[in-house]
Amino acid sequence: MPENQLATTTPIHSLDNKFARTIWASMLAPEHMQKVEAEVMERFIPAGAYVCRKGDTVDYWMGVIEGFLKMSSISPEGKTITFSCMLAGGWFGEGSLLKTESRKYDVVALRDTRVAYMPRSTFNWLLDNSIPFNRFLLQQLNERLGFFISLVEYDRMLDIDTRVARCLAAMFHPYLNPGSSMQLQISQEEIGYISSVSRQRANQALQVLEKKKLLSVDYGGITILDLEGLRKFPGEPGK
DNA sequence: GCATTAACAGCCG
DNA sequence: CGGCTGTTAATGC
Repeated sequence: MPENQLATTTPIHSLDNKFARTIWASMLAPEHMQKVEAEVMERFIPAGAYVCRKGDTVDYWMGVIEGFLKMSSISPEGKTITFSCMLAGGWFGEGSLLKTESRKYDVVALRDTRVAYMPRSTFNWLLDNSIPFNRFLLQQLNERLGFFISLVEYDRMLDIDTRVARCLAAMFHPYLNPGSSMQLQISQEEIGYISSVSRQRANQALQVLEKKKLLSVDYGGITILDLEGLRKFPGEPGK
């Protein structure tokens, strides 16, 4: 890890509560939350650095306190394949934690990011002791399942503008990434990776979506204007 | 036709 | 300067 970047990067000022944007934290009993706060560690990951790599052993459930991560891997041909993105309030890795298997993808910070690490022991303790926590996890798994089913669907039948629209809508999913602001710094190349299209085609799709007033394209980023509209794009035919 | 890669000029931080 | 954007040209399925 390039530690010299830690000193030069402006620190993200701490929120008084690192779980402010986390849904499950607001569901827990206060005494359970005390234990969590005592046992969860936080780490700063500078933009471009790996949080973890495919094949790593999985000892933590991880969450984004602030910043922006992508889950991806490199194909045998050397192409980058992005599966999903995590923004503030998003937690991930429960699949491998529950199955006790190695990490199935790389996780890379696309911007400076504060990551929370919950030890496996705490995670298991919550499973044993907190019904709200189980309920949250069940719903998260269900939301993810729906997301990946829609991925298969659009991979096979949707046009590219719609694909980009859905990928962006998924990134701002209110349950999986509840704390994200509607303004996000992300290059069009990364949007291409997420949607599995070329940068040039991603640019074209963004312009279409901007014309429909679903988002605005900023330099090096986008602002979501109509999340519901993105999810439903292209909407009624003939519009 | 439509998407992809390659290449390039222009812009921003 | 380095990274990102917006375009165009060449190539491929």
